[in-house]
Amino acid sequence: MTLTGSTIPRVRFAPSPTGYLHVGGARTALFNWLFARRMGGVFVLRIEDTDVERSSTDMVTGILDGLSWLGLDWDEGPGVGGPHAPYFQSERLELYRAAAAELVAAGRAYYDFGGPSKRGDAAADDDGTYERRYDRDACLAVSADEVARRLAAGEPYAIRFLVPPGETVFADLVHGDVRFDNAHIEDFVVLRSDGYPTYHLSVVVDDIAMAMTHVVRGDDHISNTPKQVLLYQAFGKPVPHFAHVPLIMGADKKRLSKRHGATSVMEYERQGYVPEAMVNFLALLGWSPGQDLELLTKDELVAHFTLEGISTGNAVFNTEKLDWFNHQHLLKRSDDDLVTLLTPWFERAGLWQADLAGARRGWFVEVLTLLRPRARRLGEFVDGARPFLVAPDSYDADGVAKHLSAPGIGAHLTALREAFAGLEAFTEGPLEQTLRAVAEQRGLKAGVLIHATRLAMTGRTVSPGLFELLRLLGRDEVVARLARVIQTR
RNA sequence: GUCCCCGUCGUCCAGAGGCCUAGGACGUGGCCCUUUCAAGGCUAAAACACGGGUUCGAAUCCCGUCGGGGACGCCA
Repeated sequence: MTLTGSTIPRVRFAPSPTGYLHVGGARTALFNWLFARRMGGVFVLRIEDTDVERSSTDMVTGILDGLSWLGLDWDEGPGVGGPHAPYFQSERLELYRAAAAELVAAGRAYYDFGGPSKRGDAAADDDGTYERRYDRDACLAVSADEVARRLAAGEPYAIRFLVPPGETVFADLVHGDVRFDNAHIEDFVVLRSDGYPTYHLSVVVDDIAMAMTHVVRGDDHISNTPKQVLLYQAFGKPVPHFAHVPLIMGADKKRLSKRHGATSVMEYERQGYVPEAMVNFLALLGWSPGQDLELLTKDELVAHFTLEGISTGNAVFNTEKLDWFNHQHLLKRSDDDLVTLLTPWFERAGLWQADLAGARRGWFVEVLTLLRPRARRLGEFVDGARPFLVAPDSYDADGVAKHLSAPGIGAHLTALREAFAGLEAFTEGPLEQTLRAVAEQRGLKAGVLIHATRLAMTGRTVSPGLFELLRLLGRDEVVARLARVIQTR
């Protein structure tokens, strides 16, 4: 017995290309993807570009790039095609027009010649009465002949769905039963006067045509859902399962927006986050594997994912935690991966040298290894590696005051320089023994020389362990940097 | 304003009537390690919004209040 088409879960991510892929959309896409992968289902990507005014192909590209960066591959959709192509709604307009006509023919929708009214034309009154922007009675009073005449005359019209009386209920996989009194639902437009469908119509027509079994989307769509359920019923089609996931909020619990910092996922790439960290973090924002599991690979997320594990309340985006995830996942990257990942970062900083991937590769990897426990984002590797690649061009003022200003420090460092110059094995052990011996001979605490030397080597007061640093710098460079500081004392 | 959703540590989650003196993670404080900064180890503070029920027993069920969010477009 093999699975038939109808038993294979089919889900979709259906972004509108009116902006870049933001973290909220990315998480919705992720949940859909995880569900499809977990269930052996199909993940469809569909572009909802029926708002010609605001949609752009650049945005489509941006969204595709974002998904690709996160590693969320789609089984059907732009670039890969599929049995239900095309996957751009702007190329499926005839379908929606036919569907709208079907509704009218069935008496489930009617023509509205009233002309467009935009949001705000008629807001709700303070006393709670809601003034409709359209006149259902007037529209319905127009006779069939009259409608035909006006259509023939080329009068612009919109088509509105005739909301029946009663109650609309749907079982949400994360919220349970959600019910709406149809009296609170107005006769929404399904086909605009420009011939384009509205969201409600196109989404339902396509979800039916593309055989979606589950609709996983943001909470903000809950109040849209009864309208769509009504449409499924009017078309005589089965209603898919819905799962409305809570929204992601900023630190002030307000909806995430520009003023909370980065909202585009690609912006996180620019800030030095790796995709697997972003995926791990996003997955745990509003979902739980049901155990105290935190650090998960994409495969592990797939293995644990269930729609039932999605939480009901909104979640606040916490950058500190994202940083921690990034640090953890950076630790898990192989040396090869890390070098590949970092190469463009060093290039941009003007610090890249070809032999870092060749003759000095082993050395470079050692530098990166010292930096790993200290780096949360990729850029920190560049900053941390700088002193290993170029001599300091300035010295931290506070550090100089603290570690290079004591009388006699020049002589102390000269003694150290000479000892280092004569060292046979320029490795951690001998390096440390030598420094401590010099300190003792001169009646100094080792820390005095250590701090002064760190400053001489890096220009900074913080760095990885001094002796590893010295070893990797090499005798010539160490002696030269020491000499340069001594000159100024 | 109307409708809908939600309400456990600062934040993200666990908890599906007794296992809870409420657990984990991030963050924060302290201690240890230590040449600085990290990392690591140990440790501490930190929450069931409030009020009524139901029940032998409620963080878990019901109602209300308050609070937060979302939707009310010829946007998606």
